Amino acid sequence: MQFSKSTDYALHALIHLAQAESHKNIGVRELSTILSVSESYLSKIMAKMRKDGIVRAVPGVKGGYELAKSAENITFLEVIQAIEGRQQMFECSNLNSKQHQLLAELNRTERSTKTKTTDRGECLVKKVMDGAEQHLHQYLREHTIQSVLDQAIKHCGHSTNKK
Amino acid sequence: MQFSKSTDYALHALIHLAQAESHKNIGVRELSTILSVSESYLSKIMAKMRKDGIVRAVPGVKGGYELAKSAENITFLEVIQAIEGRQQMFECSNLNSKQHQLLAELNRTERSTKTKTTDRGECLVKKVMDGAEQHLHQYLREHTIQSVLDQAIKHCGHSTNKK
DNA sequence: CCTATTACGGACCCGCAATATCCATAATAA
DNA sequence: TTATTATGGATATTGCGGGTCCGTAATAGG
Ligand code: SF4
Ligand code: SF4
Repeated sequence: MQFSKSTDYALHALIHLAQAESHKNIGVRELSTILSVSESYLSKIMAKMRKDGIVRAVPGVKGGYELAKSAENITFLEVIQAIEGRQQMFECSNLNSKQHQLLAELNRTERSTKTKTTDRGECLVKKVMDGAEQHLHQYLREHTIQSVLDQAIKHCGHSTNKK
Repeated sequence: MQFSKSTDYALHALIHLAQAESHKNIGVRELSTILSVSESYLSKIMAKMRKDGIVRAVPGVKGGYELAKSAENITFLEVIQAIEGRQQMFECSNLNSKQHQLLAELNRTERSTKTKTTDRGECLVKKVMDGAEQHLHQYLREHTIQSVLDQAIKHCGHSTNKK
């Protein structure tokens, strides 16, 4: 139950991209040195984000990466999902155990005639866990790269600014 | 970013213990058959929960497991933590990168004279992720084994009850 | 006391995914 | 044309989740 280091790198890379001037590509070289991580590895991470439309890449000399959209439109959730994938936190692993038969059955009785859409026979345990995931996602959706940048700037508020 | 299967098993085992009669020990044998999982493996899982005071075990003939406290006092959170451990979801992995120096520094400036307690120099990124974890924990704290049992009973409401 | 039953804990194995590196190729600016 | 840069595939390495086995201890019942 932990986020991978790749997610860590991804977030940091995005922050660095965000506080750079727009339309100025930043190479993996520069990113890797400032993050203390190898270029090769970081490439794979950036590739994932590119496929999910978070960053844009241009090859060739003077090429590099830039944000594919404004920083306030990049949520923590989509970054995490781009890196970690989109599988659910809780996957039922004993769908054919006696336990599941019982729990799923009595959950099906009440809505037997009403909802027949996507009735996969899930029990209350899964409901709770899925709820947890939804809450987490909601929180992560509300926080963007820009939001941490704002708070950082507000905190220092006077110097140490690039542009 | 997924819960382990062990957590799945643990929750199901607890539910089975909860709906059994009190002071009636249930052996790993019975639990393993109903959950479709090997005895050896389930033993390890039960052992973890025993160490965290969730279940109580008695060896010997007619021994087995029972809940160490009432079902409404067993939250999802403590079960998960008993199995998965208590490490944080987001562990800073580049505390000595240039990036960290910058972000942590300007976060320290404002409260430089005020708070000197446990100032580990954490940045906003970590703040957000820790916040996410807290939200998740809060949600999981509000759901107990009893709560899913209640809903299950309410749903069927007539038959299929053991005692 | 003896025995069957049960939990306990350590040692062990396996497979896979996270981590990380290297290289060959394509694309692009100058 | 050349130097630079991203891209993608192939390939180690490592740790950990998942799973089994077995010897030991404790207990109830005879
Ligand atoms: S639906 Fe419920 S009982 Fe069935 S496998 Fe999932 S958590 Fe377990
Ligand atoms: S404190 Fe912030 S900048 Fe430092 S390693 Fe953690 S997330 Fe990264």
